[in-house]
Amino acid sequence: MELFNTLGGKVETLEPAGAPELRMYCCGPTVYDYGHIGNFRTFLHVDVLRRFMRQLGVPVKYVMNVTDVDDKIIRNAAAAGKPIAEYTAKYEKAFFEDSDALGIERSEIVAHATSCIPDMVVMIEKLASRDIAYQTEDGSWYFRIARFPEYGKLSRKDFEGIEDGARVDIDEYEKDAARDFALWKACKPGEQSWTTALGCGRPGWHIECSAMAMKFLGESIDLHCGGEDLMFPHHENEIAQSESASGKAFARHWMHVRFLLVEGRKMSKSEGNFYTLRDLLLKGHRASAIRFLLISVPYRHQMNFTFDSLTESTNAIERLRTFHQRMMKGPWPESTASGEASLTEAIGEARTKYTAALANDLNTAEARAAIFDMVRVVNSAADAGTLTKKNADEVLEVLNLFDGVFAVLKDNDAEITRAALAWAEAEGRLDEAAPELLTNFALSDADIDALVAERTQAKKARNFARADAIRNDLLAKGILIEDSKDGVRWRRK
RNA sequence: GCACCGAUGGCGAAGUGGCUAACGCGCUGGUCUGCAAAACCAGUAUUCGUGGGUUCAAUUCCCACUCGGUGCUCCA
Repeated sequence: MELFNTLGGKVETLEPAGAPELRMYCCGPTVYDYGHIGNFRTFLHVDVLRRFMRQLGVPVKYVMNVTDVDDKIIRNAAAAGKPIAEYTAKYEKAFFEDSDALGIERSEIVAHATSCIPDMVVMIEKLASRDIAYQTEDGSWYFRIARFPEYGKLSRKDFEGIEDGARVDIDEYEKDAARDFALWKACKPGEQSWTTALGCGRPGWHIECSAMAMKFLGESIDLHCGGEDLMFPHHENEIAQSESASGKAFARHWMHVRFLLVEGRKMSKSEGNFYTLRDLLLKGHRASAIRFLLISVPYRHQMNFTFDSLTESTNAIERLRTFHQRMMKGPWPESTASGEASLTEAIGEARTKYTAALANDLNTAEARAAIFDMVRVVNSAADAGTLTKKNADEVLEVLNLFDGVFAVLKDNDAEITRAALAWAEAEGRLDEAAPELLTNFALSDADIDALVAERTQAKKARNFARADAIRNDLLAKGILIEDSKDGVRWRRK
């Protein structure tokens, strides 16, 4: 597996060192609100990487943190009049529901900042004992960047032109140098705090990742991931703290996922193009299509999220699922006079291309293309009657491989959308749901089955007017009927 | 303002110093169907933001410009 390493700026082999499993850490969510699709693009690509590593036979131990105390949480919880634990519990639950909906596998360990405070304190004390951390008059602790000469090695920034004290935050006037960052924030009245050897206060943001990564994975880890924005200062600060404390390299490999645009513009609330997963589900988009779209553009490219491309993804997945069903259903002849060997070759080629593409810095676009090449060739052979049982089995193997990473073939979409509707109802936000979605889901599966059966009867009686009326009526409600030689099937659009 | 990244067909998007510029969606025509849908077949960029340069050869390398993005401050 070759993966671009931000540290050093080139593609390098990703592999475990000093342990049988790949030890990876990802900066997880700050649970102060619902996650937006940009957040999930990062976690989705990390999921793709993890799934693929396992496919290559590399066991993975993945730790993701949940930041459950920080400035925004304190502010929002106060505004909501709730204790922070109650406030964050709601959004953490939502985050994992959304992750599940998007097919993101849970990490082996979920580390909460508030349950690892003693580990952070120990680390800060260690830094303080060597005067790398210092306390200011208000009781806060800061990291002395002057003591870490390699500062900036990840983001390759030139700090020469940045003068100390040039942009001093009003809160931070006591720092020795402008770039020194907070390890521990002194307690303030009304804010959640912990009384520790460092005094009363709460952890700074950067220290939590260092402490938790090292606690669960050891002082040197194989891979550290996050969104591109975290590169500086967050990851730079993590390196400074961790390496100063341990004297060892912190993470060997750093992966950063680029931001996405929405309709060609930066996603922001003021642009009106800011979307959470739930917003999209309520608009009638499918979870699987969102997953597929967000991972179809390789992680190092800026991707443009558009509603047209979401429709594209929906249709593309439908084609893959139809194909998958077709392969499983058969029946396929045991053998044919010719063609079997060349199909075997084409299928094998798809498999090789798929694996090579992902192994090449996670080129999901090329991996996807290899699968569609196979779909076309195999569908064509199936129509011509030259696809054998052996070929179909080979195809299913490749599809399983593909789906082990892409995870879009199993259709849980209706269930997920139903859950989103239930959530919207509970939150009093059902008015945000698309009207078509409501009419669609107002019909139960049994209702639809009954109408479909009635249409089949009408067709038998050659009453096409009635049959078409039922079909059109269902179509208007977002339900599509398809006739085939083996009967009728329907699906929600 | 300074630094960095990107610009490929109707849309999304891969890729390469030189064979016919992947793949998906869409669209058009055909096969199938009572009609559709699904599936398949065929067609759909002499061309890779603009202008220059290097080279036998550039979409691919270099420079400038335009536009978009990111960092410099909390942010996936």
